[in-house]
Amino acid sequence: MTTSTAGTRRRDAAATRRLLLAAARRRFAADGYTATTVRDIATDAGVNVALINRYFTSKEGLFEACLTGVGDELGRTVAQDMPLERIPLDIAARLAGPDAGEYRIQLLLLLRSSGDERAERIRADILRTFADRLATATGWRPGVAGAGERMLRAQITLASAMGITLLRSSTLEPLASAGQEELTGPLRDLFTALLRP
Amino acid sequence: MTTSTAGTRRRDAAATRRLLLAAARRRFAADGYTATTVRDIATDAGVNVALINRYFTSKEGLFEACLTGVGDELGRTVAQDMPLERIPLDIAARLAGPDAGEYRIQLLLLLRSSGDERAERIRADILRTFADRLATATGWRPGVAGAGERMLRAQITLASAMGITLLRSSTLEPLASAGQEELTGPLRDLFTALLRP
Amino acid sequence: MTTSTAGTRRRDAAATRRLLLAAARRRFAADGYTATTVRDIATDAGVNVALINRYFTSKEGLFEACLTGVGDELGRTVAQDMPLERIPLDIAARLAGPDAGEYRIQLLLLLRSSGDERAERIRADILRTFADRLATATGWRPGVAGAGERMLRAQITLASAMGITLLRSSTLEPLASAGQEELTGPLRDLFTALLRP
Amino acid sequence: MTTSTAGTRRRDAAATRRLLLAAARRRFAADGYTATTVRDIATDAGVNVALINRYFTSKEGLFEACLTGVGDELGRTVAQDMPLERIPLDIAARLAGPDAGEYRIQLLLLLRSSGDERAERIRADILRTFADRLATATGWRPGVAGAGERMLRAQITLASAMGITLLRSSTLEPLASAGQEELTGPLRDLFTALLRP
DNA sequence: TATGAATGAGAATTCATTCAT
DNA sequence: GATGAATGAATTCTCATTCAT
Repeated sequence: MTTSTAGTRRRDAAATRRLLLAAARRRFAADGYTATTVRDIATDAGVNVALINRYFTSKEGLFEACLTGVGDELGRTVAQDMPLERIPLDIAARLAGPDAGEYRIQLLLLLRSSGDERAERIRADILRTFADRLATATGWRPGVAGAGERMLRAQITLASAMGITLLRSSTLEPLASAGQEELTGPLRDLFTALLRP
Repeated sequence: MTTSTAGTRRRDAAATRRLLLAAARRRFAADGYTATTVRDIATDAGVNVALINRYFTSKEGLFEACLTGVGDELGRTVAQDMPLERIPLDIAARLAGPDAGEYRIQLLLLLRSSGDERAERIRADILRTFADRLATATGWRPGVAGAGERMLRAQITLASAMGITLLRSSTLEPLASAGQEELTGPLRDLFTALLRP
Repeated sequence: MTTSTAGTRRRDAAATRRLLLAAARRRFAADGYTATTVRDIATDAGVNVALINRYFTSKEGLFEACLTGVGDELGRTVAQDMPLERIPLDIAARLAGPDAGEYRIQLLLLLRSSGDERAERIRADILRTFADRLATATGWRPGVAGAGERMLRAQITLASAMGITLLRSSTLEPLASAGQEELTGPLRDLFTALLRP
Repeated sequence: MTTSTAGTRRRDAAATRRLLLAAARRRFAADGYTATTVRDIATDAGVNVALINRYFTSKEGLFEACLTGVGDELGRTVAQDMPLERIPLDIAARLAGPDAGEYRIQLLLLLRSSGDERAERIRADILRTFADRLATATGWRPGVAGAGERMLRAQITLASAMGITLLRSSTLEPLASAGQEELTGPLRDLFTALLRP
């Protein structure tokens, strides 16, 4: 109101949307869909609750938007056509590297359920895409010999990464506070054993 | 059979408690703490809602009882002093064998949070005990050389098992419907790579 | 069960009734009708809850029985045809004397309401009878000159006694712990001023 | 008038709070804390139940607010430094004068208990303040000769006023419908006898 | 666009009462 | 006569959502 910037921001629909999405992702990832209240999210975002319904129609709409966002970002960042031997390192970096907080939120979000049909479908799509990428890196193609097991192994890899993320946020020590250096060795063993062609 | 059994069960406090516990475990494991209503549980158990408070004081009390139950059962069934080379097979059997449904519920329950202090402590204790057992099988002793990494690897093993359980219940195919035969190979690779001494 | 007396008592309907009545009077007087639970009463009496319904039909029935009991006892003990000058002393003794606890319960009970028609009528009857006795002691007769004010003064006297009882149980000091000696002077002044013919 | 007033009132938080407080005072005073349901209060106030929790956090919070309100109003209206000889008249006016309804509610509220620690403290404070005022009017000062009895007499005066209020709302006739003229005589006798220096 | 007041559905819990033994 | 298991009706409170400004 006083400064023009504040006044502008205050009425910037896109910015408000962004604030809400960021707060929602954090909350949904940390506490789960049902345990999160729209008031929590609005407070975190410093925004009026009613705007959630205005911009996302409903709590479910907001959750779907969060999932879609995760899909987009993973789609951009998760290495497509990454050489197989770099994958273990890449996963270790995602789980314990400098941006781990952001990735953790994304993976956790993929484990949260709202019960809503549409959201479940989005989530399943993302997981499938994710697994396909990993499988592709190991030489998987639809119909190729051993395609079934290759896909299975890619999914188990994904599952392991998610389980690790989950237990790391359960404060199980020493796993929870292990740094990138400590994690890399075991993870390389793990992913190499699963994904070697 | 119907009449007399029904009549007998009808006033058997211990049986009612058991029914409630079983229903609660299923619901909490499947839907999470907050999304589960005590009415759901009571209906599943075929029992009046008020009995939940009578026998378990509160929804939280019921949840704690579920966790404690899981701790007891895992304490009895998870092989202590199992030879290292049998562990992958044992885990594969638990994840995909004939009793997999029951184990799945137990593992999922360990990933559900109620926000309650006490429940969190119980859960953490169970996870820790579980990891200790695995670590011990790999030769871990407190203070032994490489103890830190051995424990870390045991926890990563546990985390992988949980992640796999989680994605299996997310109907991610082919992982979700993979049978014991298909899982054993990849799991042996995975757990061997993580736990070999 | 072991001794015959215990065995007898345990199955003595009259004794059970008495125990329940005594416990109920204390609870209703102290906490009021609604705030008292039948379980509180049964526990205090050392008796199974279901017996309240068996012997008194309902919680309301029990309350009515308490009131009726108070009516009977006051009917017996509140001096009829007591010389006027003894009344202040008598009231002081009731409020602060050795049996004050019992009288306190009776007066408080007369101030508790259950909302039940019938109970209200009983209560009103007792109050009226009580006031009539006091009025009679001051020379009141129906139709006598100044009958209206005499009755009014008797009722104010009763009201004062009740108010004092009430504030004494609100732990308002020094009133709450004042003994008979300290109370007698002020009470004599009070009741003399109100009741002198 | 109807539309515009209703429209205005409809979104006025302060007015809603006031409506709720007024309804709550009436209900709590008449029926007691436990017997009053928040739904009763909301209905009386013509307001949605959830607003009770919004504005007063809980039923107990609303009760405390009622008590605090009574404390404030009595603090303003109960004559401090009122000449002793005017007090009986003043009390008679409060008990039976034109605003008697409002005073009756305030006094009754001071006799209702919620069991809540904090509310009890508020109530005790108000009673004590009230008694102190009366005592002061009779020349009481802390430590003055006869201070103990003076305070005791002030509290007995207060108790009498409350008892009278209570029996007046119990429809004990003629006390319940006695007007100011009829009450003044007896009350002057009563309070003069208790408070004369 | 943003705000905060208001709403209604639903959740957990308590409680008097009934029933079977 | 006594017990404790079971029931259904309430009660308080929370929460997503809508409305008026």
